[in-house]
Amino acid sequence: MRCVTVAAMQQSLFPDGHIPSEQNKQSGGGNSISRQDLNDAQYEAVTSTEGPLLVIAGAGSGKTRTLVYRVAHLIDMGVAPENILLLTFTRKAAQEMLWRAGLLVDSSCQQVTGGTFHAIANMLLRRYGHHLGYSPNFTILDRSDAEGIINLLKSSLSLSGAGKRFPSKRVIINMISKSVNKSVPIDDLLYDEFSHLEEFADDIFTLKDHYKHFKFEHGLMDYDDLLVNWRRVLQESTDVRREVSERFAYIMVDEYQDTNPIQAEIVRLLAYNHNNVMVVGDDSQSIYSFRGADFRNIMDFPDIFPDTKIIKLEENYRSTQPILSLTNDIIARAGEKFTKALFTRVEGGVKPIVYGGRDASEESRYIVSKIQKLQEEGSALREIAVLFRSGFHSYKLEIDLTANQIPFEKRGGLKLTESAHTKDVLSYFRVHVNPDDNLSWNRILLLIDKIGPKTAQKILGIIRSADDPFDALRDYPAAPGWKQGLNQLSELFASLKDPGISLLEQFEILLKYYEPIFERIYYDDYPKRRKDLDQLKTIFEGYSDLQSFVADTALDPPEIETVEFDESDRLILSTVHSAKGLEWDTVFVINLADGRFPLAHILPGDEMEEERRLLYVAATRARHNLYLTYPLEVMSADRRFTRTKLSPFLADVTPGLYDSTGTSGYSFSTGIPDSPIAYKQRPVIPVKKEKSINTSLMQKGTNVRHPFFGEGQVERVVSDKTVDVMFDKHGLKTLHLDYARLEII
DNA sequence: ATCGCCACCGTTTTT
DNA sequence: CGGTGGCGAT
Repeated sequence: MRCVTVAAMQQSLFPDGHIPSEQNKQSGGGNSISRQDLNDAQYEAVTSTEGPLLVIAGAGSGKTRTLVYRVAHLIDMGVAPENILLLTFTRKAAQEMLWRAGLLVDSSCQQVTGGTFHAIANMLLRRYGHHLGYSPNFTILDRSDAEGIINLLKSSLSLSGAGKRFPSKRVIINMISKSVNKSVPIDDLLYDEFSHLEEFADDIFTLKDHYKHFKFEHGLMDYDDLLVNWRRVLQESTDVRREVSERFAYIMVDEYQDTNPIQAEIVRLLAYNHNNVMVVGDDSQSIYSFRGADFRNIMDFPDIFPDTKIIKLEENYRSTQPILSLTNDIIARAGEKFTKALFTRVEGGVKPIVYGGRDASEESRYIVSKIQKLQEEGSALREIAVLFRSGFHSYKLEIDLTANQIPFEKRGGLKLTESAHTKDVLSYFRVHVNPDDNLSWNRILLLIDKIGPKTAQKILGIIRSADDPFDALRDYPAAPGWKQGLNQLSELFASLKDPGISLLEQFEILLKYYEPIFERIYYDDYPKRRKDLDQLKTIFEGYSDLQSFVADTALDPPEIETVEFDESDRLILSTVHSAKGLEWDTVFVINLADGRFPLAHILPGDEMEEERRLLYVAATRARHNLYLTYPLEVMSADRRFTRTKLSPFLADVTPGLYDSTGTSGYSFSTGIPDSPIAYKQRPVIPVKKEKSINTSLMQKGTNVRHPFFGEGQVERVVSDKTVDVMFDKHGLKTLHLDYARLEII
């Protein structure tokens, strides 16, 4: 049996173990970086057991391999695997890295700890969160929890003062819903909506405080809280900081350009004892700014960790020269960046092909026929990928692929823990483990027929004030319509409490109760959903106590061990974001029409720059064949067809770097001068010129006042119009002076 | 007042 | 597909 470390396996965080022998390690095959790929100084830096290290590398240049190489090397030097912490972008990436490093170890489960920042935060906060007063039973919110939160909030939110005037309760509820769904901090939303209403600033603070306390009291954390609280624990408890820093003597971070300032701070705090940090990243592949990622973290790294050794990798091992020439040309037109001219020794290759179809159907047909041709030529489907900007861009293609019996796997869909039925099952267990989990109570009460939000609220009110919630549930004066449903729920918990039954029996008992509900609620598609429940059961079987099962599934379920390498030969459909770090022989990037990629509502400036990098990431996934396709007609929101043209990113490219093809009769190569803007008109941003000032009057330390954030000091002048300000009450904000009414005081 | 069902609309990206 | 709003039933 093989073990892979994933952060979710909480019980193995601090295992006793031994160092794996050389023979336990598998070679990463042709993917291993070799001594020859690095010059002497680079090799020395990568294999040194000391000091901070920054690897800046282009797409396909082996940055992850370099990181893995160092992990393997450290272990060879006698560093115990459990003293190494790998922070990666997705958990899958962590597993893949460990696999490559040969750190899959037989039965002993000697492990390198690895995972996402959030997964590690989840794990460590449950262990150390009591330093901030957090119970180890906290719940992590995802977008499907908004409804439940609001139901809880409605009963607790009295909104005295704030609610009677503007903003209305309705507006507030909507805003909190948006905050949870989009994972946007409530501060930012309040600021966006109400910064013009200075007289309500106090009300908004009250509301914000209320929401913060509400989350704390209910043990709820959204994704941001997870990081913020984890940083606080490290900042405020020297004991924890020392213990963790000693435990993780080597810290590795992949895709560092996608970290946000909080994550960068966490890295610094984690390494407080030793500075043994290696980060790897590429500023040209920074595509997560919407989530707060800032590629300046890479630039700032050497300042935060003095004596950083910097390694620049400029050779590309992935793509042929024609593909590289095109991708280099695309990224060369970007604004701020480290300049890296990538070159390759991979010889030959064909030029990328740009295809314009009449509409989405024709585009889709072209792709299907190309895929069929590639198959005939002997390509495996798993070596082909279709990438797109947004999830729904592939709908048409999915239909055509199904019709042509081409199997495919769509990446970036709903995760197991996000699907409603999985959340249902987990909620019963959560309540069983922690009767104070009101969010889960709310959920399972709503599942009973004839109980809606209002009734659930009433029952919850009684349960919460009772000494024993389960007794209160049993004795609740139910109305005839749902009396039986409530009794059955009560009986369920009574049976689960029986100390004589095993964990697996508990699962069976629960399923027996849940089954009828399941079939009633998901009557149209429950056979499909049942597979997820089976999968959940398999995961459940790997646990010896309910507590760790609940903790581990709070964020993401541990993956079921697959004994064999995945043999299924399927085409990959993926958003560009989910394709990060992966590569295929043939890549199709579809829907490259103006308004689809970049999306219609993207504004010129930083957003547009990120779209460009996104295309760069997409196109650099290809090893040998790159197809860029677009429709000349798209269906807009009002279901009308409108003509469009090639994405400006491709229209700009130096001529000759790709071959054009497409439907005859359409002059796609010359562009369509008279085509109207297809979908939304770009909003005109009102610029308040009269009050705008510029940064020439400011420097670090200048005292400023903002109508919403209050007083603060300038932290950094970023450009002539933007400035970072540390506000006394609201922390660090980046402000644009054309929009923010900042006063110097 | 509350619940459940049906029809309709618009889709960024994700830990 | 998921969130929302209207409407009939209880």
